[in-house]
Amino acid sequence: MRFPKLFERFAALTPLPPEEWEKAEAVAREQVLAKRELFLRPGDPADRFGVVLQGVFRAVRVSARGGESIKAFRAEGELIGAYAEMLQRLPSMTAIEALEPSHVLVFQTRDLQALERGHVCWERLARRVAEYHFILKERREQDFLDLSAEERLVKFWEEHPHLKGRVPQRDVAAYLGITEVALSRIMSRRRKRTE
Amino acid sequence: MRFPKLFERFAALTPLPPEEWEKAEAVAREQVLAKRELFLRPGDPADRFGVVLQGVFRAVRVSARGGESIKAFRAEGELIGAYAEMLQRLPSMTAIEALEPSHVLVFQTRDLQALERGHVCWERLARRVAEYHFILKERREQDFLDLSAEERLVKFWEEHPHLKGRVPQRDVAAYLGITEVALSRIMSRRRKRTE
DNA sequence: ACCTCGGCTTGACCCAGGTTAAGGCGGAGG
DNA sequence: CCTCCGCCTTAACCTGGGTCAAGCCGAGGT
Repeated sequence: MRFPKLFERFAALTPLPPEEWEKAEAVAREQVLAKRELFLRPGDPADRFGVVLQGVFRAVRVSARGGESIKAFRAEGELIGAYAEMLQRLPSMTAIEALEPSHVLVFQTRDLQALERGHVCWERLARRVAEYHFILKERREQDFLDLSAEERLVKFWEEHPHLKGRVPQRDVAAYLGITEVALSRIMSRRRKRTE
Repeated sequence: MRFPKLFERFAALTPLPPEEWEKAEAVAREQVLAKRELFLRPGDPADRFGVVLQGVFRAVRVSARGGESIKAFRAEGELIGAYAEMLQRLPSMTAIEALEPSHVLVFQTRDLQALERGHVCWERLARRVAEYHFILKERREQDFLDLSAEERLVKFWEEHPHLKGRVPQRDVAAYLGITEVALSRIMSRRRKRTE
């Protein structure tokens, strides 16, 4: 077993026999990415995903009229991929970009589907993963409905302290749904208020 | 089989043996709700969910400082319940309220878990359901990131034409993340623009 | 040491939406 | 028939964030 930590992480979600995990490791390959390199680009088929071994990624959606918005940041131990598009068998509408020199353990969807046929644990794990990501999205929905931009900012740093210093401000703004200008103003406002 | 239409609906997501469906029907019970009646109230254990047979519901979250926001509307054939809380085994933070005289087919989570132990189809169905709801939430996230309130409104009616005349304006506003005053203004603005 | 460039800040101006408060309007009940 | 109530609209005023444009600052490259 090359990645016991990852095994632990997933086995915490649902019982996962070590020998099944080894089969998954066997079909995975490692990929190294430079800063700014794309793990996935818009238009690519969404037939692969990865687990971040080292580094930070941003999932960017380029909207029709060119606005960039950020769906998520993903750091060590987290999954990257165009999940929604994969489920719908659509080409990716998302770019997934390394914000640091990173490496990733890459799986082909096809290979995982083969494993699913061999053992139910994969079905269960896929369910848990879907449920987990649902909960994340629902929290985010709640944030947009109830919270001001400033409150979203505070909450963001409370929930993602490990991203401090690793993601540029403008990307945080694009994640919060505001411009970098507005974010800068919010920050200076708070600075004044507390000094 | 009492509810062949529902069976069709779920069987479309994943192969579902009719005899398994009959087992589910056997543990379900029907519930009738008056207009304004709550299927679930905040603080209730999230140990049950339902399928709407007739009527429309709104899932309301009352935030810390008393603001009501609406997570979703649910009409015939759709699921109601505090899904996120159920997954996390938390008490419901959501109220689910009938907007019309409605009836619902109610399941206890516990009973469904028992069925899961009997046949993998339920695991698979649960996965599909989780994935489907994930996609819904991700679309909504995208809407908040890319679209103005007015664009969200237009998209809302495109995607939910069957709710026309069945949900009060103020609730649509609370779903879009704006006040009913703002919604009214947006509508009169468009009226002027196109006349 | 200098220049450049990317990323952050600041200012001026505008507009969408929030807030508060005052109507309007239609349906249910006296 | 009138009244009351729920729901929607309108108006006046305020504020947060968008947009555009001009700096600023620090890290690399030459």
